[in-house]
Amino acid sequence: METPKDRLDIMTERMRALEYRMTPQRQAVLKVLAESREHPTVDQIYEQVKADFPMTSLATIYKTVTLLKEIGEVMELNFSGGRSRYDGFNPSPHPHLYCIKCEQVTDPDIETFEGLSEELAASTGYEIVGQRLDFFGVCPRCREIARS
Amino acid sequence: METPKDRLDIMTERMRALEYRMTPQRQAVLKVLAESREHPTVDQIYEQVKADFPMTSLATIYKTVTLLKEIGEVMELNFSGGRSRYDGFNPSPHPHLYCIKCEQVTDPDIETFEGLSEELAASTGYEIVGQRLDFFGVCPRCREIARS
DNA sequence: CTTCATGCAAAACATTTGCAGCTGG
DNA sequence: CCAGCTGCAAATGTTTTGCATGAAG
Repeated sequence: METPKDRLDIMTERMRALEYRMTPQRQAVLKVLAESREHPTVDQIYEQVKADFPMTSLATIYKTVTLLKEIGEVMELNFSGGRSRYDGFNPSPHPHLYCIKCEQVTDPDIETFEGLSEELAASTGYEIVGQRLDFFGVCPRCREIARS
Repeated sequence: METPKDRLDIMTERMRALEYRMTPQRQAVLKVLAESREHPTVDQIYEQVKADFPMTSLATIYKTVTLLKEIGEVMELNFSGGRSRYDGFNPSPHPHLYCIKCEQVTDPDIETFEGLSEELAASTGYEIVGQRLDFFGVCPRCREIARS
């Protein structure tokens, strides 16, 4: 299992390899994203980063998160409510369990995709009221356009 | 298979049963939502509604869509990009296929959830770059709070 | 040094809300 | 009638952007 430190090293190395500058602000953001399992909002990242490095602006958090998203080191999760959540610990697609009351996002421990709602309800104590399976890709028309 | 007309009737009847008033604006919104398979944005609904009933404001579209969402006759889909998409034809959870280029949302024709990316790529011509399976529910802590 | 990142404030969006006036039942 | 809608405009909340200054490499 990858540790938070592994993730931080990977992300840092990736930034270096792509020749992005490593500033204290970026280090602080990477650290929060690599260590957090809470799928934080930008605001939550901001609060944590300020603890380490108070002279940081919200705009910088946004810019850094957007950059990391573009290079695939952070995954953005859009739930209802307007604010995006970010996962830097495991930026590859995987199931999420979202609480519609407290908006907590957790990673359920499951492998298969069938009859899962009941299984999840039993193993986590959640009352499951919905689920979501989406695929993201490039449609044939857009692939054609990109080719030309 | 349910037809768009069935859906419109069901939605209309549901509104009546819950004693919501049926205004021309609401009728126009229901019609667009019942007939559209394109998972339209609020703006797209607005444009179509204006064709039928020009004296309609965007705020009314929002209010109607929110109402329908609350009574479960429309499902909201949050993808990245800020604007929500709405499905009034099939408001129950089901897989979606989202194009990250043109933002088109379609309903893939699949039943099982395994090894689907390849199957989908083959059947639709999409280049699949991600997928999403989320569950929505109420966590144990919130269920406890709600109980008291 | 030179280029790129930061911080600030303003702008850009999507969505919600308050309220006076209109209208469906 | 009159409770509940509508439309307008203003407010809200999130994310983005322009630009002068500052720091990384």
